[in-house]
Amino acid sequence: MKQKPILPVLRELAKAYQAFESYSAMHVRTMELTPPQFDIIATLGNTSGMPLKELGEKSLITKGTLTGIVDRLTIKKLVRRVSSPIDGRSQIVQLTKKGEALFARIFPAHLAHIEEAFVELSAEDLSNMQKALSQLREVFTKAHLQNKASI
Amino acid sequence: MKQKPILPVLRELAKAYQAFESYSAMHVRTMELTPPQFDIIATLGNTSGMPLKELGEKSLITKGTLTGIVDRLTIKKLVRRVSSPIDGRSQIVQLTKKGEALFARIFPAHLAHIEEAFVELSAEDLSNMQKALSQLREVFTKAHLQNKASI
DNA sequence: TATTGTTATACTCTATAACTATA
DNA sequence: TATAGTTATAGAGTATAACAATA
Repeated sequence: MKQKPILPVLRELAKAYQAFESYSAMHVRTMELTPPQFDIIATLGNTSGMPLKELGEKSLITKGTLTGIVDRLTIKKLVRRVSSPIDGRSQIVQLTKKGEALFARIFPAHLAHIEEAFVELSAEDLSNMQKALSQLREVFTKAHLQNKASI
Repeated sequence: MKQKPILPVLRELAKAYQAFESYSAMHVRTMELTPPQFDIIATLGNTSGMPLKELGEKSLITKGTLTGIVDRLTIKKLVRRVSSPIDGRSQIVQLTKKGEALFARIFPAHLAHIEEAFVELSAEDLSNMQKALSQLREVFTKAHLQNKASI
């Protein structure tokens, strides 16, 4: 029972993502940011900041690692830490003025850079892609949760 | 002119890939391999070996990094280096007996582990996904090449 | 006791560039 | 001169676990 061509789908997923990553990373590095650092800036953009815990959940980065990334962004004066007024254990991370300015400058540029690549696709193409991808994600998410639950 | 919903597609791509990666990495780590190490084993599996150069092209890992990864796999006695008989500069990397045994043991298990996640998808779903993904990859690959060419 | 975040450790990967030995 | 691979360097991310402060 090995009719379903799953492997080609996985290969395509990996290749599509790597192509995106490499295209995106090239542009991100011109901003003197690493991809994880760019993720954090993008997550914090247009918000008033959020606890490190929440930032970790949104970016899928574990707390120990995140402390290091936030440290490096703090050194660059792009984010700051503020103690939470409600919870003494919690640190809220937010963009500084400089971080906001960077976000405002690079995020549209980053998007425009990526949009360039999409000019030839129709709205329908995009909608099909979105459907296929969300279906794919669901498959893994469900399976992952099941595995975790069965430990 | 910002009608096309590109951002959702990108988000879905990233999430789908991360879900896959995290699902896959969980299983890979039970084999005492890192994801890049698993990639190399999987690339070498069912071949008689290949030059480091070719291995780097297939796995998208640059030569300096690859030397380190192959070193670690050599220490684990999973791969070996053999000087090329044709080109004195070239080192051919191939699986050892132990590496072949590992590949034979883990690769089907890894696939089975992933296939579990796909039981509910039809062949048509898979075919649609594959099309959408290859289209997506092409978009980035083309754009990337254009950018490189324009440097 | 549980949770938030930091610190510490040790390792892997990464980019980059200089270097060697062959071609 | 160009290419294959190694070595060197420095940094960045990762997993993991112990820890402090607070809830």
